[in-house]
Amino acid sequence: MAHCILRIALDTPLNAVFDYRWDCEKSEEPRVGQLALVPFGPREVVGLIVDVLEETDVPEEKLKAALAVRSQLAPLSRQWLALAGFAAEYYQRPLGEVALPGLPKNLRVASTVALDRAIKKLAKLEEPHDPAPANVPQLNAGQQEAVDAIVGAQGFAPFLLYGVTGSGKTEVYLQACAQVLAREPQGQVLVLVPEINLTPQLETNIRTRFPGVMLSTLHSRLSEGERMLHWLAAHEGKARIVLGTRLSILASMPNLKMIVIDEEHDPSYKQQEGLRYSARDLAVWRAHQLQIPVMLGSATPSLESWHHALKGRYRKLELRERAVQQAVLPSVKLIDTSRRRGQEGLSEQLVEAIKLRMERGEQSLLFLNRRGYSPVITCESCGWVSECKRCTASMVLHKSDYRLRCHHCSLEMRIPRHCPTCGNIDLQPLGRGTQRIEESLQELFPQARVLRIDADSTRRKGSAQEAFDSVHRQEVDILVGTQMVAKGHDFKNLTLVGIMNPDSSLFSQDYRASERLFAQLMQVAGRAGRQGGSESEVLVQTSYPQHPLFSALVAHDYDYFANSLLGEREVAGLPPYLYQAILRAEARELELALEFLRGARDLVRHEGITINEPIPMSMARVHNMERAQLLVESPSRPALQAFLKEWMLALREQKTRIKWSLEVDPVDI
DNA sequence: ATCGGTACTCTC
DNA sequence: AGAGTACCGATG
Repeated sequence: MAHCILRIALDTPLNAVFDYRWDCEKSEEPRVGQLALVPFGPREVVGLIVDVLEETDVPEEKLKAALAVRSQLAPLSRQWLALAGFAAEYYQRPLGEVALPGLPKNLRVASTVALDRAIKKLAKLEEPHDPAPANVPQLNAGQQEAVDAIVGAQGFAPFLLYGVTGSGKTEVYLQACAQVLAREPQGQVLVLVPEINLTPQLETNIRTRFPGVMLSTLHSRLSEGERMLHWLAAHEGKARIVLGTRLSILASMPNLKMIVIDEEHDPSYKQQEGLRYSARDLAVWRAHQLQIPVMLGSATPSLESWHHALKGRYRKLELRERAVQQAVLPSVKLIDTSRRRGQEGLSEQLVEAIKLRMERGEQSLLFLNRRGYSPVITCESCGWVSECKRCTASMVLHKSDYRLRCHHCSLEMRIPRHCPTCGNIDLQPLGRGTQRIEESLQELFPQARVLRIDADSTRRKGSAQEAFDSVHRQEVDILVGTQMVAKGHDFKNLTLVGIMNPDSSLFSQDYRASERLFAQLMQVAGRAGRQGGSESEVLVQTSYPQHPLFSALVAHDYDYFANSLLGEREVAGLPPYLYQAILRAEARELELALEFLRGARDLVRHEGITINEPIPMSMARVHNMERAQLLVESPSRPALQAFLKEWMLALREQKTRIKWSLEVDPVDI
């Protein structure tokens, strides 16, 4: 046929595909899964061909011709299209918004210079050879059992690899990969990690253990050139191992044979803007689609995965022994701060413990999930507090640059000399952030080398790596940090972890807060005690030492903690026993947002679906926009999905100037 | 006139 | 979403 119609998905919120003419004489017939450059309104964009047809209902005068088809690139596979299609449907977004943003930027521009260059470069790239057998550690019984189970699995097989820090999960991943790759000469493996920058060790490990295999990494810090090359290597099947963050769950891998998700409980697997997908959930779906094994590893599995394991849907593989020689679990001690507060937030016991480490020439880590100097300043005579003008939040004091800063919008201001309401000169910082702890420690230990690692101290590119390196080189005695220090890095000479103030998460409105807190504390506790010999301890400062979360932490008993949380969730009717979605709306006036949500409530009938009252979000105002939300729940996932589909149709038809969005399986409510 | 904010329309 | 456009008021 001389002419055909290309049906194309574009990256636009419009829930539609667009048809274009194509002259088939001038080239091979385009194929589904290929990319095409098309005119769209006043601009030219690259879209994804989802169908090739003979005719269309679109009137002739509207129809435009596609400009080019990227025929130098093999089409994305049917299976990949099905994955994107599933994600689009499940999260209620147009296909183009799912399928296109994950592609390298240079694939989505009019020029093919970057693509052609990458293709050429990849073709010239020597396939690494000489698979010199690196020295492979002997597995213990638990690890061996896990590797055998995964490698011996037939078809779709989800595993929960459960083992504390130091139990040797990484070695299980590596050896399972090795066997799968050896068995499947063309096979590919996908390894997902929460944040690649914080865990450079895994990349190094893989490179040294698989010298004969091409590894592609995919994460946000790559340059556009690298991203194109790495994506292409995966797409062409040349990269046999792909190591990446959540976005790489959408990498094109034609011969995918196994998926590994390290730290599967980590919140960063959930995208928090745009398409709010869960890379972990999509990974399980992808494994099911391809009938391959998927391994979810964690010391503190998400309650969702834990629940699946209890129900027998996932097979739990537990690593009980510690694989690192002589490694012992650190002893966890609770310091009751309800009676004796200590000075500057540091209890006597903690100060003594740090002193001891200083004498022994060992390192200490203080963990505090709050950056800045103090979260608020206040006037003691009239009660004024430093609130952000644009958000329902306080302005955080950053003493280093002498400014107040809102962590939710970018608003900054100088610290007022006197109280803006009553003129009092005596403004006091209230509460403590990492900067203040750093300052106090320096005063207490004038001779100590104190280093702070948080988002503020590591803003410059590469500075986080530098900071971690200096800790490794023993140039730091006391490390103060936020959750950034909790992940990945093993500090060999670190024998004390102090946890400053975990209490705010104990009684939070968000029912997931305690699950997250436990995981975070386990993880940061794991930074100590990896080394044999020295006695390592974790000191937790809390006003609620009786809280069951801490008993479980002291006993290193996640089983007990997870089971009791699950019990509570079941009684209270919360996930994973219930499925949720949230409709959010924002407007200049809170009432407008609420009104929109009330209207949405009654838009379609909903049997078996509970729609709650619209309420202002816990942080009701950000950047001068008032925000509200509507929680939708159902015990049945299919029922919720069916409702959402119908609801979205109705909502999209409404023409409203209110900005709204839907999130399926929300993580913070 | 003209700049700038903003509401509205359209995208095969 | 992004880009063009149409409309309104303030403005030296």
